[in-house]
Amino acid sequence: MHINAEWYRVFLVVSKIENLSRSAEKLHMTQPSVSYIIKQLEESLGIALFERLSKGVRLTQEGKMLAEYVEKAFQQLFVAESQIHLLKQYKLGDVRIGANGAIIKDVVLPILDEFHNQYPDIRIRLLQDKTKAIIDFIKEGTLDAGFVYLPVKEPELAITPLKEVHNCFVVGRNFFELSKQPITTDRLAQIPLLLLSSGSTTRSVLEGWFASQGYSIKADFELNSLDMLIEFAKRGYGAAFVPESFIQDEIELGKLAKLDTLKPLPIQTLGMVTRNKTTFTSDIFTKMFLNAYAE
Amino acid sequence: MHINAEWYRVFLVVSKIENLSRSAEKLHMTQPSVSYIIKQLEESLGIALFERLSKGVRLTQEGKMLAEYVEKAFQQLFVAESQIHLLKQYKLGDVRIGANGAIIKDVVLPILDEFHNQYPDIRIRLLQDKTKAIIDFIKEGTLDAGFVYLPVKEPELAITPLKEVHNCFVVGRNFFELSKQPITTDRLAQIPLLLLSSGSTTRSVLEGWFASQGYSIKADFELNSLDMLIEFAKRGYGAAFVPESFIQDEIELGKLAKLDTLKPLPIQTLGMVTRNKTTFTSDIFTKMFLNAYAE
DNA sequence: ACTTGTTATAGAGAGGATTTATATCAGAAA
DNA sequence: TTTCTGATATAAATCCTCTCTATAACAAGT
Repeated sequence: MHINAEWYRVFLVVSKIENLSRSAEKLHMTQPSVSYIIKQLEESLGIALFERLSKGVRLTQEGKMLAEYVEKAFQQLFVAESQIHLLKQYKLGDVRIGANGAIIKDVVLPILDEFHNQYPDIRIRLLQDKTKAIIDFIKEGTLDAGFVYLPVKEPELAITPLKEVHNCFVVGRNFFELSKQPITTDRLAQIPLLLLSSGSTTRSVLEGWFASQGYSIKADFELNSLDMLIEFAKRGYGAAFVPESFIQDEIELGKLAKLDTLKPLPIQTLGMVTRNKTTFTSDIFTKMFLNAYAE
Repeated sequence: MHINAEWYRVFLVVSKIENLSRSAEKLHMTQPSVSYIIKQLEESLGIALFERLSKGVRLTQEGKMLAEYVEKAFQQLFVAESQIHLLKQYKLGDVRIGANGAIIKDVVLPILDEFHNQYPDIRIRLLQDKTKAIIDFIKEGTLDAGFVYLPVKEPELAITPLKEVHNCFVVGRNFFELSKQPITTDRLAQIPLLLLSSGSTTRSVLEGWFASQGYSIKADFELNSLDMLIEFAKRGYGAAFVPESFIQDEIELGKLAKLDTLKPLPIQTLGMVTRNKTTFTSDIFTKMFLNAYAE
């Protein structure tokens, strides 16, 4: 006969109480049921687990040994169920997110703060990497959500546009003259350009914009952080291509000036990428983003 | 809905194989059963344990966590069942026995040797103590079997007479004269007596024997081991009351002589005491004794 | 002897687990 | 596209195990 793991639950109670009738009460069953289960367990194991006394039962040596193991086993199950309970109360768990570049500061951090305030027990892990790598991690389940520039064409992933990012060219004081009136693409191509490293989404979008007008550009300065681009622009090395939100302060302080282009610059859309099936914890995280950026 | 521990067994297999159909085969059930069980478990826990993919299922984060605990839990149960299996093959277990005094050497040791040869993996624990203490230990289940002088009046214990122990008085060379012909009780009472400490069964049996004939004896030497009694007798201090089997050698060597009493000396019966319900391992031990001493 | 508290057994019944059959779905292949 | 394959999900009937009620059996204390 096959052992039913549920019998051990009954056995464990009886082993503590050493009285079938009272165990039955505790288990919300009748005494014959308990008697029957213990009997089955004993027969299946081929060994006596209890002595039957006139005033209850008593564990045999072998029963004692078994009880120790069974106790540990159910303790594991108990802990597991407790953990899941915590998880459901958002008192446990982690969210693993990925973002590329400077998007984090502008879009992710504010919501992250809100999330962390609301669910302080949930651990947050943030990975900064290329769009490609982030997408792959999400596909294999290593990351729960990614924040990248669209378009991303992955049919198996859920992609939600969050926010439009307007880019612009900014220059330092020595080029302020150029900001007085709209600039042609031709004139722009003659200025030294400060761009993100090739391979970045922003870079290729800009290259596409020039190419559609018959220009093939090369970067005079090729850097891999927005902060660096802005720093070089301020010092007058040329025009940096950066998100508008990043240089509001510097423009107001008069350290940088924005160049109006005759032909509108490309607008990038920032999106959140998740798997269609997400983990319990990551669900509430992504929901918070969707609420924050819902029109 | 209440969680059935048996579901976890199914969950564990599925968590390893990540394919319901193949898990079903391994579990000797059908795919819908497995699907149903997993669904119930997920509903009971209120959390998704697997993602359903087109080519199987995949553990969620939460499922992974659960699987780790469940794995440990069933490992415990597996070990427990293995142990019991060993026990049943007499490859594991222990027998705890008690005996008082010198009985051990004569009666217990030979069978103990045989037992140990046959079941070398079973641990033997031997306690030497007073009859009273041994009986109490057996009643509370701390000892499996006891070897003591009968009668023992304990209705809840199983008492089996094993062997009759014939006692006799022995004397050293200076008293050899007395061994030529049967001795009267009167004469015996005049010789210095070497007896076991009062409180021992043997001692009280002898006191009873004298008392029934109107004598109240006192020991001239009161020792608590048979070896000592015999040693003192050999040196001529008086007559020692000891089991016949203990002085065969010395009589043949002419160092001791046995006194024939006119009135026959009391014969003590050595018995084995066990609880009516015994442990699995101790059963085969006591059976060996019963076989060895069966008429 | 009677009462009390216990486990064991028998038999009926209920309900959950299992199966069969089928639907559904996602990918891969034609 | 359409079809085919390999997977899970669902529905409904069946089966079987567990559970209950009722009662027996038993030991211990009154």
